[in-house]
Amino acid sequence: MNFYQRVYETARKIPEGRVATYGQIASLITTPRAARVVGFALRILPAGTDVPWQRIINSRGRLSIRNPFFSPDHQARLLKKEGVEVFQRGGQWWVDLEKYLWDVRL
DNA sequence: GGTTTGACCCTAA
DNA sequence: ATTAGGGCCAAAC
Repeated sequence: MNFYQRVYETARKIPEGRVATYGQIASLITTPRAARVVGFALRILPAGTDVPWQRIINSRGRLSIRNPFFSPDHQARLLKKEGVEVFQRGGQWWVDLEKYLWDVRL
């Protein structure tokens, strides 16, 4: 089981209506500072994957995605559909981490 | 072994 | 608010 596989595996554990950060995922797997690699793993996902990539955002609650196939608008729409509040400020999408960050202990 | 590439993260300006 | 720089780590050459 390589690092990417573990990223996907962990991502699937994120409950609907919650979000996780890149750093959080990295911490759960191996090293807390491998956040960049998590992003890389998600970046190579095929369109239509069953991995809930939209639930993974950056540490400040922003949608930092840039991939045209997985646009921020798309991600925001998916999150809203799951019940996550998403705010738009200055063309940037935000999520209230205080409310929606995934607590692994749950 | 080394270099390059990031959907990151933190700090400083 | 934005930008720049450095550090970080795994994968792919």
